[in-house]
Amino acid sequence: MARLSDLLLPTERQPPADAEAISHQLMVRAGLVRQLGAGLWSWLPAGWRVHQRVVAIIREEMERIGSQEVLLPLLQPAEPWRRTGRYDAVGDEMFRLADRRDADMVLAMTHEEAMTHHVAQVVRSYRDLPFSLFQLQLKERDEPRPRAGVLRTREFVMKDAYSFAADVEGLEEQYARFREAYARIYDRSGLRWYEVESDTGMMGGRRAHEYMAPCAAGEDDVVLAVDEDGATRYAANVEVAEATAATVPLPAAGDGPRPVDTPGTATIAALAEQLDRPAGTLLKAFPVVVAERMALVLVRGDHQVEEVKLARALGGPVRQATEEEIGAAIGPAGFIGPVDPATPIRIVVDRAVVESTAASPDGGWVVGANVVDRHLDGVVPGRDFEHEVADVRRVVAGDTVEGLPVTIEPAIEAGNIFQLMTRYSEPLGATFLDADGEERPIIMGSYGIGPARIVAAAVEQYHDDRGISWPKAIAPWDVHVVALGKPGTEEQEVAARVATELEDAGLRVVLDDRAGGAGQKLTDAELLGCPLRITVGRRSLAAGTVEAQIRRGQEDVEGGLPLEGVADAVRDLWERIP
RNA sequence: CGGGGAGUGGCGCAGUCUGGUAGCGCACCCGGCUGGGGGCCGGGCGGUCGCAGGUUCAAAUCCUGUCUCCCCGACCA
Repeated sequence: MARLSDLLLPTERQPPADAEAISHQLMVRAGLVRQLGAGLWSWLPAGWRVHQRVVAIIREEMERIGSQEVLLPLLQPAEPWRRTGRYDAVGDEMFRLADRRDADMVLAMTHEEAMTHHVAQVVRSYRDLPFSLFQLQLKERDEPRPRAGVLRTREFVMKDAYSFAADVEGLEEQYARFREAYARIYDRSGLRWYEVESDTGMMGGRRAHEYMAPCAAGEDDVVLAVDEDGATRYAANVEVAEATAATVPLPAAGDGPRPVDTPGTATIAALAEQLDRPAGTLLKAFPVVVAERMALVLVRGDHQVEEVKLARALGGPVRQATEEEIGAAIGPAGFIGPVDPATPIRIVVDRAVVESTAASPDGGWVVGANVVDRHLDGVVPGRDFEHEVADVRRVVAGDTVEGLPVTIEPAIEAGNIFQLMTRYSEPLGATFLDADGEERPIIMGSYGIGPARIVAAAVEQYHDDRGISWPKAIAPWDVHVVALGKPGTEEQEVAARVATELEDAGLRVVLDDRAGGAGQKLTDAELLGCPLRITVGRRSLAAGTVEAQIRRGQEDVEGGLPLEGVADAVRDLWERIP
């Protein structure tokens, strides 16, 4: 049993001045973690217990689906990273160093290369497949901006798993199993979470899902559609989300584009005001460069380009065009449009624009005229300029999916899964002979979880103005026994006895046997946030009872619990709480 | 990388503009009282003011350089 009289639990009354996120403040105040440098955090005893409980859940669920635990080096030769092309591709985010013989080394930011390397050496035949490996190992990333305590750090423990299959069906099967395991992990951790479709990003591959825990400190935005029964019907990262926008009624187009003078109105807001028209009836021109080619993207004035969707639609990394490029290829910045650009360019019109055009058969839009201080009114896509159509806008709250309006919530990405396909097996020569004796690359998947993010997300989701209230599956202790009075008193003796009984009944117990005052002990208990608090003081002792409080909601058990048989009563209470 | 802010005792801060022997609250140590929501009295410990250089009779304070940390944005397998 842990006793606060000798536990290193440095609680603080005030949060560190630079802590912004609630989880950052509370985790430091509760004595769970301490900072060593930017994005570098040490876990103190109570915090590490929480982390280890999350890890234990993850390990159990990995083993349940037959994944095998391994441990690979964090320090690695650069060679395999060169072979997959990531040595050059990832840039400054990877820590690089040289050993004493001046060989290039890296600190692993993930372990695809190393895992695939070993599997390439070992797997010969389709009979060896499928299988999966996982590890709990540090990852090192030179994040441009570490922040929010333990949420975005430069060094962190990750559970990373890799699946190896002979074909896509095998991958799909493994992928499905991991999805189930992930659902169990997040459910068991007690988090509110969503599985969302996500961008495959630089990992390449086919499908990807992210596991998002909604909370204020979230760095990502999640689009959600919930039906009348409260069931989630749609969940996607805003980077890839697709939804239907309400159409805007358009004014009549007329026979062709009409020039309008618009002095000094280089922004949509200024233009909407000057023309006295809703921004949604104007077209925003977004000039980009894809694969060294200029393209002009048009979205409704009240919409925004989502660059991740755009990159997917255009088939490659996208950057905004510079003012010089815009001037040379299209027209004066601020007044560019799809009609008569300086040079012929690719024009991409967002789907919502097409939908509104279709809904107002005679309607036209306002676009830049490619002349300073001038726009064109009554412009009709297709009639007045040629274009492609793609969904490239960012979904906004109120758009609909299956008729249901969507909301957008910030969320922490607590895990992700990818279908890697042959992104790593091919360059690293991880092949096998199939039943026909043909050599084929192994089909891979990768599956990551950051335990520290589960911890921080739990704090974000479950706290009140007094402190943390842990989900019981990951609390540092199940029961916090507060012994009022100073050491040597009856309450202290009884508290110690109760604590022992609870522990014998299978509960994890921390006993506050310190000499401090009641205020300090109760405040610390609330800060630390164990699901149950048993308070032993003179007041109730006289009645032969101890006090019990459920941390979440600070709900007191009426009349306390009888001292006689207290362990059974606490166990019953324990079963009832979330 | 762009913008903003901050480094003074364990935590939170004042002092810097206008140079003159470094202060407050909490925490900590000793003694006593108190003992159900951070209580009270008395006595203490602890800081080369991030670092380096410069100006000056004198630098936390002015100047130069540098390191570190935080926030917003960019970025983020």
